[in-house]
Amino acid sequence: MSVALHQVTTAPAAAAGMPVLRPAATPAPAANFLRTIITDDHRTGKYDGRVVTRFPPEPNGYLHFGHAKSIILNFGLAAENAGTCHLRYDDTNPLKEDVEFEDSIADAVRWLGYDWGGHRYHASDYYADLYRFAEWFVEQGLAYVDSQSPDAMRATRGTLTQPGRDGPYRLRSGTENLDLLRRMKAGEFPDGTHVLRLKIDMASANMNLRDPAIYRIRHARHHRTGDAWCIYPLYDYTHCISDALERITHSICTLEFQDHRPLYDWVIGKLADGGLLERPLPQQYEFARLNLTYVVLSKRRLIELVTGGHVDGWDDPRMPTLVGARRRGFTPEGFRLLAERTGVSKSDSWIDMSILEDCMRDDLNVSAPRRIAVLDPVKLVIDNFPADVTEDCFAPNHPQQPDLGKRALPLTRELWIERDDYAENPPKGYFRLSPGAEVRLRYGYIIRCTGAEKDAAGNVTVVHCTYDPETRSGTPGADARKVKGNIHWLSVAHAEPAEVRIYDRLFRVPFPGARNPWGTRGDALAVEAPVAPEARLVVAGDDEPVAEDAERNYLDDLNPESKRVLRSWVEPALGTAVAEARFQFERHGYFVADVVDHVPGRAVFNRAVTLRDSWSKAAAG
RNA sequence: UGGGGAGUCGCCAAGUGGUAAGGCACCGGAUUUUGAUUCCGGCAUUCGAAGGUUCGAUCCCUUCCUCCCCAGCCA
Repeated sequence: MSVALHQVTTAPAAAAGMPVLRPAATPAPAANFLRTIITDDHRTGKYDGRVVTRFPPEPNGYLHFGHAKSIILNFGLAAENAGTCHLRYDDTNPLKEDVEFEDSIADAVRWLGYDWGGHRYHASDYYADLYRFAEWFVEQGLAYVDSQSPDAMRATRGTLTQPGRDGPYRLRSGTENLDLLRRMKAGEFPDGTHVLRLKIDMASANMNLRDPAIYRIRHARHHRTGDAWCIYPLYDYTHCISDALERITHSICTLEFQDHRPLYDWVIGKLADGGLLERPLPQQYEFARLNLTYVVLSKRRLIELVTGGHVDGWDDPRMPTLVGARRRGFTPEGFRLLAERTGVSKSDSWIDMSILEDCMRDDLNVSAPRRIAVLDPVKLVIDNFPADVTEDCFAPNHPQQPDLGKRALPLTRELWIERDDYAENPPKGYFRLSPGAEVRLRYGYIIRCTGAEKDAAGNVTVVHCTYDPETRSGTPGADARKVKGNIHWLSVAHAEPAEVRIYDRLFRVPFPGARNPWGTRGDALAVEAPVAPEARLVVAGDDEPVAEDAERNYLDDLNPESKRVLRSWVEPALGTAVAEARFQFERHGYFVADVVDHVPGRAVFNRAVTLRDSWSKAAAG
């Protein structure tokens, strides 16, 4: 009698190398301010019903969990409105960018389940237009070449409370400006000698309007345009024009750009007035970025974790990068669940890591086939079970989805069970194995523990028991006797060895590096208060240098037990699992066959997340 | 002390003049051969504070408090 072990793999899923059972329940879209805006725009006909968004990363690093929110927002909003979302690389700084990053960004977007449908662009695609418009601004008397040093510019810019002053070059003639700009472009000047500035208002209360620089000289090779240019446009000037050229309708970015919106509108407004850009113009909207406890998301620190050897690379399963998440066994659907659960608003908020973990559990619970693995093994001998008999027990691939079938689990006299499923002196409420106690071998018989052998050091080496032949699972009347305990097992003769990597949170505190890393309350495992004042430092923008003197060293908050490697036993069916296949190891959690190291003959699984565990929680409390 | 934002249950988050949605967490209880899942029930007389307008205010007005962002030739 044999049962197919891999009934779980469906055809389309097999193509993706991943057993997919059934899509996780996606919650109904909840109201949020962006959906409201789009609904209003549809009503007023502002964009003729079009919805065009864009995800605009700078190709200067790996995408992290925070980017997932932005990707899901932009692509999701477009999808639910039958619109399109462009993938646009904001590559205006040749010093920091590279194609290697472009590829990994595209992979991450695709992995999350989105398709830009041919709309893959680069800000550098618009260099010619951008420059043409720059000359136009000069001709209009709306831009000038400033030849002050950066320090001098800073001095005339004023402060948050004091207005800036007009610099000495602000009144340069139009012809001189045009001549200078052309010579900047022609490469006649070294880096830093001149800059093209918009002429707006040096006294504006909004710093962004104090004649922002829009072109700087950079004699650097660009990863796409090579040496064609030696002047490069800056973000504020480039982004809004790129949006307009692509006919973006809703340009969604994070909160710190709120102050830039007047500039965004100014630039494309002038251009549209001059007939160089088509209306209706795109509109910028800002949302609160994702802040997650127990991780760091700033690029500087992520780089430090990798280069400092604190993790095994950008795709280390503990890293909050999307490549890390994938290798960890997290799922795109889980991220989508997180986005929908936490919503989008304009208020700064902290999402506890447990929310993300719950989302992954919720998705994996429906999508992951069940399997048996004995992670920390100790031998169990059924003394009254014949040594020469192998009996098949049948385990469902998914208890809630019986149509997924069952597989055979060979039962023999000698088994592996979990070390912590036996206790010589069981704590109160323990209903596993202990001398004299009865327990069911999952999918098999009820056994009674008769004792255990120990080595000289007092460690249990073999647990002994007897089984009751009348209690075989699935036979009539076998379930008459109820036992509370239920443990999983593997036949010593049939189990296959596997390396199992147990991953936990990278940091042991909610706010790594904060003076009060636990938040405002000492007991705040669930982060009672929004933010400890010191923890705000963590929020600082992606590349924002944080105030070193105000923070503790976040590296001191690294969790020393974030990775443990176990030599375990897994059921035969797992030996042939394909890389990246995700499973629930019953009573343990969700695991994924490691995409890098898992090969035939050498099984390697990573733990994505544990099962919820009200027992150890209660026992600990 | 200038400008721009935000403050609704432990964490998120709707609602915006008609008497506080929802999710997560949590607490009960049921089912369960995963201490899982699932199910059922409970969970804000109150919306940062104080005044005011109104028959009626989370929503309008005033004042105040707290927090976030802004002084790159980064994005």
